[in-house]
Amino acid sequence: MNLINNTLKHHNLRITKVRVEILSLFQTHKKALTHADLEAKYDKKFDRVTIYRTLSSFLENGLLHKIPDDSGVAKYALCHHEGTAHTHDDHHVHFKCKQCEKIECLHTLEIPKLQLPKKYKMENANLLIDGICATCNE
Amino acid sequence: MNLINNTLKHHNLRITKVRVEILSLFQTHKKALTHADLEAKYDKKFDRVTIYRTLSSFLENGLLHKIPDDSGVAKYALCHHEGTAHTHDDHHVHFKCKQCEKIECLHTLEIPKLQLPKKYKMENANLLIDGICATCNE
DNA sequence: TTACAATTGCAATTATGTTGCAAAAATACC
DNA sequence: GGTATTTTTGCAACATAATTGCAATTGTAA
Repeated sequence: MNLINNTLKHHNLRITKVRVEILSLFQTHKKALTHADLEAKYDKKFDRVTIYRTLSSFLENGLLHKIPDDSGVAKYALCHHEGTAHTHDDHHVHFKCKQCEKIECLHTLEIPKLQLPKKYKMENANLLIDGICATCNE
Repeated sequence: MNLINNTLKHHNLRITKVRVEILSLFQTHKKALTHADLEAKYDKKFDRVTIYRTLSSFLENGLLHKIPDDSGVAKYALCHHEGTAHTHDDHHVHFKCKQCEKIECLHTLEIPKLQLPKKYKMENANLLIDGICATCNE
């Protein structure tokens, strides 16, 4: 049993062609992807709706996370702490390059602890940083 | 000359009915609003497209800022530093309540400085915190 | 290998946001 | 004030993103 299939199983997902292909793509590609990216790649091969549903199932079962972003288009990236469904908390730092437009997760960075105002209870934190990425800053 | 009109003028915006009403609403309401919120409120009174354009003009001229959020729907909130068009930088902390779904700006909090990996250049930072807000946490 | 449950593809629908253009409104100028 | 100029509005059409229902297919447990 290979790694991809194993990962799917461990996240309570049945092993199907779309899922294997899309998960593999995320694992090699590393950067955040949109539904449109996937549709462009798998046009003819899989239905648009199937791709939407694949993304949703990955989201629900903790394989992917959604990156907040003001563009209006949902972007997804692999979760790197291997939690099972919904159990992981999302203390993510994401970086969006203004030049190449790519979004990536900065796993090495931690969001510093913050003192919230009274009675506020924090569950998740998402930090989105804009600027120029290392590749574009050569 | 009242305050609303003054604010519009200072941001190079002509004084029109939609703008006065929408700006007033933001000023009293305090929380972030979506286009759908405004459309629900001003249905029949103003055209959908006019509302979109009002939001855009406020955004361009520095009256509102867009809050990144994984819902896929654009949310807007008042800018509180009275910069003119585009001059303000968005180092915001936003809080999204999981219960009442409202988003607000936490003006008292600063985004802590972060050391980015080599060659990365930061321009803006947006921190979105999820959890339970003070009102819902009674 | 069969039986059941989950997933897929297709068509249709909804939600969100944009564009072009003529009519109306706001401001500038006298 | 009145009039010229510019901006804004409303409407219709379009574009894009995402969801739903349902029958056919596929995956998996027994």
